[in-house]
Amino acid sequence: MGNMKMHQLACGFWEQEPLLSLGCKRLRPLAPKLHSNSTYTTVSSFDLKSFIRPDSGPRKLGNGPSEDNNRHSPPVETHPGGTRWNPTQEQIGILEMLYRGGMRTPNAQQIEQITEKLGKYGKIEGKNVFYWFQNHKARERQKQKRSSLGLTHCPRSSAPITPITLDTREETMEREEDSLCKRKCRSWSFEEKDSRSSSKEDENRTLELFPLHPESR
Amino acid sequence: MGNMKMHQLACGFWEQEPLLSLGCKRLRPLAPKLHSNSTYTTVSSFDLKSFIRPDSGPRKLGNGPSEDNNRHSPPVETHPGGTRWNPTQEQIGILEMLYRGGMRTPNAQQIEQITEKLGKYGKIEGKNVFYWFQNHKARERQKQKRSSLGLTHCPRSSAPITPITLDTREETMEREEDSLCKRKCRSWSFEEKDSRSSSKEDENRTLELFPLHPESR
DNA sequence: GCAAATTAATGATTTATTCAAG
DNA sequence: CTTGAATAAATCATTAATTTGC
Repeated sequence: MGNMKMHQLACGFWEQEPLLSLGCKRLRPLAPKLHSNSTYTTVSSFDLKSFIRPDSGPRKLGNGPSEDNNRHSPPVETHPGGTRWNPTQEQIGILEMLYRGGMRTPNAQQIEQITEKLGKYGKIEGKNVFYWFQNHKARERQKQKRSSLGLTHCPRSSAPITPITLDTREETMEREEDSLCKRKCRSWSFEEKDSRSSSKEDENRTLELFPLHPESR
Repeated sequence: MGNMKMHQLACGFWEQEPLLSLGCKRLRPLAPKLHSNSTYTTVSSFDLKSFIRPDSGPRKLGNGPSEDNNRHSPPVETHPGGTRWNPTQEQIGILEMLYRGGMRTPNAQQIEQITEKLGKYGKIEGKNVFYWFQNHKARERQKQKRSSLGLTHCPRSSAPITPITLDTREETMEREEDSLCKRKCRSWSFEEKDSRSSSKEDENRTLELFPLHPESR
């Protein structure tokens, strides 16, 4: 399988060892930026060449133009790290519980702990937890917005009214607490790691961060 | 200051131990997936108690429901000893070079390497690199947009016009390559770490991720 | 009953906005 | 004012439900 697809890929910088200007000239069909005239002051001794280049340039991109038939047949195989997180009932239950409990943007520690716990019910990573909260929050919000718009339809008692039954606040006032938690400081943790070996155990709470090419496919 | 503020705060979930079963009742409004393979039905032994709870009732405010919950409630006080990254000239030079080289959204490996390299010119973390590219990209874009708008304003006077000469593509078509790089897979890496001690060495390429409560407040 | 085709959810990324440090 | 940092909104992409034709 020759992977001749490695066209752009961070654009040459990681590939070209010696040349740095023309190397990526034709790599991309579009946007052939020429920075030649730009005289960026040489960053002294910054040898880009020493950067290791992502040898696996695979990126399936271009998604096989010819093959679309294999819909279900593919050995779903599910090699580690290929598919997206598919939460189990228990995991979702816990997450929703936490959400209802008021959690909106868990911090590092919390994510770590949640991940660790949820890991007992299925494979999961910190980013999944992180994303889940972001998505859930956003979607609850838009759901609510949509419904409020729908309610606007019947101006009957639309206004400020709504003496606010305590019941509703759970779904309607959710926003509040969010603003409370805002502007926190996010800290990042990064560690090189091969996604393959990610299936070790809960002990290892190292998840991957940053984009890393799939390299599988 | 009694920390009576911890009203919601992850809201008790980090405190209450036993209850947890009924919570997951309404798991999903739609599409209730039933994972047959999942034998566990009840969240069984999810002992939240083992979660450490954020002792610091962090979150500023407390006041909760009052006024303008404008988007970002601020009081995120300055983190203790946490100043923001202040890039050196060399660092910026390299980053800009990479940017001009076509890099827009470096992946994990790339960020790691860049960080490592830039670390030689001053303290830096992976997230700084990540953010730098995001911000630079966004700001170049809006700068360009502004300028194009400005040109539209007085098409007659100032601007040298130059109706789309190939030269402009450098600034105008920038977007293209981005689309090429799109839809990558991002991987996350997380490692518990105290931000205080972050000032160790360049050796340590561990950056923090995820929100971590200030805990100093 | 069953898969292929379609649709609905939702996980994962990117972009736009915002806040505040310097 | 510039720009690092953070979050929310918009978007893409993949999986599960659901429908449909046999």
